[in-house]
Amino acid sequence: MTYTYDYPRPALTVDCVVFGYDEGALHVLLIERGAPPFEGAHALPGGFVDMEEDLEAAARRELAEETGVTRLYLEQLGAFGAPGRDPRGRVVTIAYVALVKLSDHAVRAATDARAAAWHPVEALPALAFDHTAIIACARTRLAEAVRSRPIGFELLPKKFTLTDLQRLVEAALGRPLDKRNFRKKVLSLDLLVPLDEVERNVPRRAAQLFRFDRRRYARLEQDGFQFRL
Amino acid sequence: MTYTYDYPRPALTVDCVVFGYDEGALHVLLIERGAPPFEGAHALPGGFVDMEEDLEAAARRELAEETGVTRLYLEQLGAFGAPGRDPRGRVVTIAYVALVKLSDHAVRAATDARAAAWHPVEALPALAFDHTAIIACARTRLAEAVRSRPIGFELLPKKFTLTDLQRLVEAALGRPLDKRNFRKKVLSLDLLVPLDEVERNVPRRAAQLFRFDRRRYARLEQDGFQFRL
DNA sequence: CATCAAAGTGTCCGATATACACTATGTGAA
DNA sequence: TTCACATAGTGTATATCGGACACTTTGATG
Repeated sequence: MTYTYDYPRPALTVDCVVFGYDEGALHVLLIERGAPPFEGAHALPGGFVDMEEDLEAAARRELAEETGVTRLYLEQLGAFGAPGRDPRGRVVTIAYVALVKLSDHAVRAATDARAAAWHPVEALPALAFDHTAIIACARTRLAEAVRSRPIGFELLPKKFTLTDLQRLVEAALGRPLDKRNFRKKVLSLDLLVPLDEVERNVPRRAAQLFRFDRRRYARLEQDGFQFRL
Repeated sequence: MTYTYDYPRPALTVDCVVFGYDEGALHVLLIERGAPPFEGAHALPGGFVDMEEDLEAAARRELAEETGVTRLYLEQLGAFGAPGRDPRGRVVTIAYVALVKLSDHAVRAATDARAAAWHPVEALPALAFDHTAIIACARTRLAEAVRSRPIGFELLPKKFTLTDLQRLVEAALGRPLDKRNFRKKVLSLDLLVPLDEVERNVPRRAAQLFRFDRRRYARLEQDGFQFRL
């Protein structure tokens, strides 16, 4: 079965830059390509958009197929469509960015991909297509996103400590923050609820646990409230 | 002649949200569609991307063809691709945003468009497709862009007054600014050069003329300098 | 009970943002 | 010539925010 059009059409793909955070280090989820072009090379997970499928849905589907990673917050980064970026011909890709807790997302290779694995963001291998440039673009976006949207809160476990949150923000920004200033700011947002509970099984003073107040955030957001860490 | 593929492909278009500024009012450049779907309705200028054509180049080409507007700074807004946004079938569009000085850009209708005209941004007609949503998105982007990039300086005439610049920024932000504070900030950037010249033929005290120091900005930008109005 | 490792906490200072009102000047009309 | 008008041009005081900075507390472990 083939599909015929009166005018030529570029192919349309989606690619996902999934940043995985764990223990203070930032990683990117990459696959090893199992088919030409760039067979064997590392690349961002992604693939062709189906007809009748929303762009973000396509990104989610490809990500699940190729890496097993699901249930994450995706944000559109933009379209990359320079002629020549794909040796197969004209291919325009819509890139998405996400940040997830690495340890929550066991990866497994699947369709079209030999392997899916996390790579430290500071030591990435050579990549297929223009994926290196897309990742560079995504890092800039991530730094902005993590300061102005509750991505961090959302992706931590339900109960977390302020240090957990700070580590995560630091990893996303790529620089350390002052503990006292961070706590001041984050608590002043009034979006965290202290629980009657502390960490367990830690060989040191146990830290207070908090949860994120989703409802309150939803209400504030409606009123045009903007936060900034 | 037809084009055949093994898998179906969405059509790919570009659309331009061109904000035109003049005398304190912000306008958007719209065309009247000359062909179905939405024949006769207002819409953003745009159209199909050619093979071998960069996305931004396609945006420029369509804009020139449909409205006669050329030579402007375009910035990618993002991809809009919900299934159903176009009654002809699956069409994904990449939207671009620009801000120009309205009076510098005489518009004329052409290809596929019955008419091209500026519409005040506060009183837009009903639009074809999802163009109303795209414009809403573009306004948010514009407000951000005008404060963090020298769009304003760039698009004013070579010689301009501080009041000209303030009017423009106010129009883009959609709110008035304090004159003294604005001047303080803008002059402290050290990017404007006062000329030995004042306005002419004005029925009031003539204002000092300035020019934008492009070179200095280029140098600062390279050092990672960021400004904010 | 000594050690360790991280939790938790407050102040000061400098920079930045905002609010705010009058005088100066050039044109054009009376 | 002078008066009215319209806009240019200017500075200060205050509140707010961000960033620098170091010690004490607590709980677990050996």
